[in-house]
Amino acid sequence: MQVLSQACINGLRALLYMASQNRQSGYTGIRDMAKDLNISFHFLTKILQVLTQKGILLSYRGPNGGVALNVSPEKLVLLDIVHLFEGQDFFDTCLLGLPGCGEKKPCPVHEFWKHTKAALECEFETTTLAKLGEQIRNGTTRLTD
Amino acid sequence: MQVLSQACINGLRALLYMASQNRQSGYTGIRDMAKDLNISFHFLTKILQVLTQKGILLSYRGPNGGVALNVSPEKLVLLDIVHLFEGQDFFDTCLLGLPGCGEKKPCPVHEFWKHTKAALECEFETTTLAKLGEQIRNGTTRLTD
DNA sequence: TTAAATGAAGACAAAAGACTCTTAAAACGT
DNA sequence: ACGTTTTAAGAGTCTTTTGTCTTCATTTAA
Repeated sequence: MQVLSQACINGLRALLYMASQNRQSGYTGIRDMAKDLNISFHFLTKILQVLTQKGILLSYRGPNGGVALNVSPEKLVLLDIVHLFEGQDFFDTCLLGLPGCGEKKPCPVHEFWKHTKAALECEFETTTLAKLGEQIRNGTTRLTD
Repeated sequence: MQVLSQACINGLRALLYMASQNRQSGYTGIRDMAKDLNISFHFLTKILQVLTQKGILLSYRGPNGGVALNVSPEKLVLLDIVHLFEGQDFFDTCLLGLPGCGEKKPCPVHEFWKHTKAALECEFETTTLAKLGEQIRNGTTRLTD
């Protein structure tokens, strides 16, 4: 069950990586991050560019360059990132892919899928990167296998 | 948020279509079904062949041929179909795609994702095609837009 | 027996997603 | 000023999924 695209997953992992470091200043090198997260450097670069263009990250070229969070991890929730990579209508889908599915014309599984989506969206909306970053920092959870 | 593959969706819709008809005998023509469900005939044929090979459907060639349920819709649950098209490990995934994710080495979102998956799997496991077919028959829900 | 209707099977094509590579541009240190 | 390090950008490749098309096999009904 793959819910998120690889781009979104890698973007999330990169952001969590940075949030878990909570360095007060300086930039995180993409090369190092790619190595730590086991993501191809070029692929990660492309994904981070999206986040930079959207204003989530600041980037800096040249030696000691890299990317840095431009938004406080306390104010960044999973839903923001998911919306950014998957689109604003990410939670506005029918499990059976029917275009007209809704309260008026529900598909056979509309009712329970509605609740599943709502629960997931709520969780994504209330989970900050700071919180998950803290869990990584103290070793409760991890970003790599 | 596309959770199921198009093949699985179309397979489910076809089975629900047949379950909602609950004809006691005879075969449902694939051509008619494809037209009613707005699926290309050839594509639907290919998908139904999988169900036939797995023993879910019986098929019959020639005039008045088609496919028929080989399993009582009361005994067929959504989980069966999903497992068939998406694999047995459909609910055994990490939201961040980490290979080693589990209770021992949880990813940052493991805990709540675990519960989401469990709820979904339970729902899929307890929902029979007969139940959904009945809803379609009495007009509460529908298979097309 | 023959023609028409139907599913079976597989080759083929198109599209999307995932990933790689090359070149350019910027910034630092010397 | 120069060379090194680093991100930026986009073209290009590979794989998987999705969908189409053609040919064959089977069955019915006239």
